[in-house]
Amino acid sequence: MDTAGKPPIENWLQLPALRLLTGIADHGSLSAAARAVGMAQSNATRNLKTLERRFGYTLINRSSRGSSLTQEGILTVEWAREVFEGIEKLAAGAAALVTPAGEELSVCASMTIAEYLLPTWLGAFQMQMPALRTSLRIMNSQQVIEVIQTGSSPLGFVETPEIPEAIQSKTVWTDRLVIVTAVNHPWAGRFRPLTKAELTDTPLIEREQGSGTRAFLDQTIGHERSKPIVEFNSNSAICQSAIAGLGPAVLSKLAVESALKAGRLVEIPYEQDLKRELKAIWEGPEAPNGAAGRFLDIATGKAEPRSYG
Amino acid sequence: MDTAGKPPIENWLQLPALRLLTGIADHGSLSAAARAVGMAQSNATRNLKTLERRFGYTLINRSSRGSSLTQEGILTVEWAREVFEGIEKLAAGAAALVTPAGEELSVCASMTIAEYLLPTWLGAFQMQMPALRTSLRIMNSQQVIEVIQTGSSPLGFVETPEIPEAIQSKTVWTDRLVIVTAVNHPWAGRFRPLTKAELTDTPLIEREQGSGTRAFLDQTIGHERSKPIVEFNSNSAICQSAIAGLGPAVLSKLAVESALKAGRLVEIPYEQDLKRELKAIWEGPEAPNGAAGRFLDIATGKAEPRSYG
DNA sequence: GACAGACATATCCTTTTGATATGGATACCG
DNA sequence: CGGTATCCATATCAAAAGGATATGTCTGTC
Repeated sequence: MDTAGKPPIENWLQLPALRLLTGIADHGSLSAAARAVGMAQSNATRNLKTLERRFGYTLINRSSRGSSLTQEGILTVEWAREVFEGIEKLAAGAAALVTPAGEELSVCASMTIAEYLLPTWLGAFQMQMPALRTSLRIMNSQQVIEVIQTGSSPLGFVETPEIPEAIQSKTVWTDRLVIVTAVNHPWAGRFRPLTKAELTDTPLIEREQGSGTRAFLDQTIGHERSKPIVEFNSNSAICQSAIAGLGPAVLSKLAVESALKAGRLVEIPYEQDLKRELKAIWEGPEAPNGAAGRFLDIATGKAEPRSYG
Repeated sequence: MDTAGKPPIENWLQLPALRLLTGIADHGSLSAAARAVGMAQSNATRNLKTLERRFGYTLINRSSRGSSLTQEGILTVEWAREVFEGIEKLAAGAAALVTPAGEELSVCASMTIAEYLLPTWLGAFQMQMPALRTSLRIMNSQQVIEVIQTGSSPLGFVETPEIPEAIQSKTVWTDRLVIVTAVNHPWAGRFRPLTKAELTDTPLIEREQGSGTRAFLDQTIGHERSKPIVEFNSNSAICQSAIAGLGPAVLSKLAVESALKAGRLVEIPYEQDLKRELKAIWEGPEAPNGAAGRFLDIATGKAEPRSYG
């Protein structure tokens, strides 16, 4: 019987131990997994044992000629893989954020795109061209356009609908702004779409001035509307507040997707489809060549002209 | 200048430090974040500093009256949040897997559902009813049906189309089997849908006999087809092999979604829509009541009759 | 029956972490 | 202005965790 209460998982979960576990799934034995992650077999045994003790169930069936996962182990491995997917995106993004120093490809992007789409692309790109250092500069859509115009970056990603003539663009994602509230909000569960009047009459939790999301909202439902309840400069701060019941928010579907899935937020139907195109932009008549071209392929190829929801 | 090469991120990334970072985003200061995660402020300073050193860029602007995230910090926080989402799913799943001991709700499910859908539901359920211990038993669809029939579990989730008359069911997800290959496979990039003949003539990487996926495949495209290249009892083992180029595989869209997004696998069009319903099942004329009922609400409510792709 | 591969255990030493104390900087308040 | 609170940085020491190495047991193989 545990006497311990419930220490939060992130206080004891060791990523190397988790990796070891997925390694066992991939290589069929504890030793092989240990070799794969560069850990001494004896320490691997120790790590895995504490992992099992902390999870509270047996992960692998040990035998003197290899180890196989238990049913629980298989499940745990699958869940662990999702964790590592997140971590790899984080790693890919972080690697691109380090202060540029002779990198071969520099892309710039606005926040929403950098948050939700770029890490995947960066990961895929890194896999295709492992030798290439890619750097990511983050700025608002207007600044991205300027950077592209001055030619100091070959490829940019923006969420603004207005793109100068001289600049080429291609849609990489069809995003939607959605209205969300906490599950206990009066709007939650309504079937009749919200009208523009209702929306403009209600104070919202909003992104700051200058953000692409805010600009799009200003443009589509107009400037003359209630003052925001509060403004934040990050999507997830808004999510948190909305979940906490501070009020309704209008956010990119990309930003609220997971909260919707987890049932922490509810999407409110709206009379209008707040669609917006997220675009790759570059200068000049030709499609970008070389590394930038490959990157563009990944961004457009993966995102197919398919909307997220 | 780093002399160090490239230690894999999971070898140095500390989850407490990451949590600290998201805490700064949420609470506005390093101290507050440290308090929130139960860490001494001094250690928080130390942890965050090593985190910054390892990422290679500055995460927060320190000031003597609070700290705010840098642009890079904001992005990093967002990416970190996705990591924690994965971890929370892992934690929710793991908590339900510990050997049942007087739990209040026991659900049983087949693999695919347990892998991809249940953790989210468990997380949401746990949030609604924090006091309730939920346990999860994992078995194949046939066994789930038996358990429901004998009444030893009030709620089950299956992927089998055949459900006995006496048992009530409700679709919680519309899944699709998709044919996938590595990006360099001859099938990759073809527009003309694969025909049934082509598919049955080609050896595949398959799930083991008795799995829901295999049964569905046997049923829809028939038993008379090429022997599998190899069989695995886990979806991701198949994914890995397919990515490695061992051959084509037919898997739940749920299982390959992320590999597709990351461009590691390609979906091959097929002449037939391999749709299958994932269903919640229970016994008796009435919908389950109490905890099981709430759980069912979550599973059906969140999954809306909407397909994943 | 020697051998190899796989897992467990024990030990030692280094590194990391937790806890505590302290100091400088800035803002607020009477 | 002095008192006080908040925030962040640094230093220090004991405790815990982690890496390295050696050795033992079991079990198939040749």
